[in-house]
Amino acid sequence: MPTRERPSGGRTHVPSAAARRDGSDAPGERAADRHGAILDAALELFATIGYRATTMAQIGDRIGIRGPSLYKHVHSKQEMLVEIMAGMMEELLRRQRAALDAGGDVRERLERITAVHVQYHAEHRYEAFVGHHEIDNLEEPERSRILDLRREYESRFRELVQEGRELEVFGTSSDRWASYAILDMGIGVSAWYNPGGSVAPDELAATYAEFAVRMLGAGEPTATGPRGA
Amino acid sequence: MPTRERPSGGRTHVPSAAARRDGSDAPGERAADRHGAILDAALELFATIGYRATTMAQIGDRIGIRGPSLYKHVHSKQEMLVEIMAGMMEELLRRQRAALDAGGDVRERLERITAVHVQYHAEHRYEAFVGHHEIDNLEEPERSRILDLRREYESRFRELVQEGRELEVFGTSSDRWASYAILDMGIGVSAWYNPGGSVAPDELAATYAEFAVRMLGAGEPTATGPRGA
DNA sequence: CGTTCCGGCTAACGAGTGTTAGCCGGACGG
DNA sequence: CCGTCCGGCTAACACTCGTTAGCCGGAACG
Repeated sequence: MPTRERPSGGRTHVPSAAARRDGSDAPGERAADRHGAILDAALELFATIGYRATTMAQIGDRIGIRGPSLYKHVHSKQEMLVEIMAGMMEELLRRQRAALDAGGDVRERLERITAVHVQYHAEHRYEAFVGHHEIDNLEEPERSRILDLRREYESRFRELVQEGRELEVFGTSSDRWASYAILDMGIGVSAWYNPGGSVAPDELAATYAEFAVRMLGAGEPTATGPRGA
Repeated sequence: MPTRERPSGGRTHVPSAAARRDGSDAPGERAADRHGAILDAALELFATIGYRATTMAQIGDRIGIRGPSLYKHVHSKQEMLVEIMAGMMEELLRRQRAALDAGGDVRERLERITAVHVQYHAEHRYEAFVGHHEIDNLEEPERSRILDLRREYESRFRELVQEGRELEVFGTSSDRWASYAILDMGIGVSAWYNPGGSVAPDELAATYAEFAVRMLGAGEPTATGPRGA
């Protein structure tokens, strides 16, 4: 049913906003955290209708103030995008690094970074969607910086696939294509995943991790018999 | 090297424009085909910088005329998008139908529609990229129509996966996820494929078709022995 | 040779939008 | 009770863009 289009429901938040949660929420929303609320609203709009299509007035509407009033809390629309995208890529890299640091054989590590990849794209589909679709709307110093982070993130997949192929754990014809295929199927999740549904992100992640290893020709849990087809 | 971002080089054309090629090209470009040339220019710009970011003046520049002059050949910017997206989805469905009509067992048919899917996304990556990223910029009667076509296209994958699972040719936990994974890894191709490289689209398509069947747990050419690994 | 019309061009309109300027009420510290 | 400053608001500026209006040269055709 959720045909591949822009994300359309649910709730997520930007890392920087989610970090500081004190407790007060109902009584008029103290004073702090306005910045975080604005980023949340912007994120949701950027994800559902796109950065260029989103107007400052719309962002303001979401938190009950007028467009120009936003400038009391943020410097510009562009800055919001930067904050969202940088936060997203940094969080993604952090999780990937943790998954790799946990050790294990090639196959385990690949399963783990694939699962992390997919789970993030399901749980934080707004950030993920924006992170992948709005890169060209970043102005130039930041655009290249984010692109570098992305390249780093992607290269971890390729290196791992390559390592597995050299060890003959994986039997694939091209490291690059295989790693792109794994990355892209995970990215796709952020476009159709429905948080209201009955599917838990970690369940989806486990399934996709199995897709990945099967795709690489390492279907069975035991790595003892490589005999690559 | 081609990090997942907007497509950035090469040449393709919209179906409607590619159809009528007479022969004359160098000598001043007769009179006809102006419409097709405009659509080509628009397509390239929509794909590389996005529909909203593209201005009529830029499209005009590509063919050496001013923005307002475009209106002697097209009705509106929106109409160009509609023409591009409708042409793309119809062509994709046409190819998919042909692949299915060619018959064969479930596994063969799945390999074939996957290969068609991937090959189109490599050969016509501009149309494909626009087709997947600019849906929300379509105005309403058309948006739903295109979305219906897409749902139809996607459901063919899911039905085939389901058929294979029921026949126990495929061993997958979820038809839906598996078909989405296959679709998404193909869609991703349109974002990074480089036509200037040494990789032929059909070669890529064959590799991805194998990824798909492996992912579904039907790794070997012979359907007799399922034994994974 | 005249007319018609195709396909350019410039000027201009009108709507939309990010951002700035400047005002003002009210909470809070002294 | 007074001043300060936070955080709203409206008005307005400065663009950008899609699109329309109207002009005009020149090719094609009778």
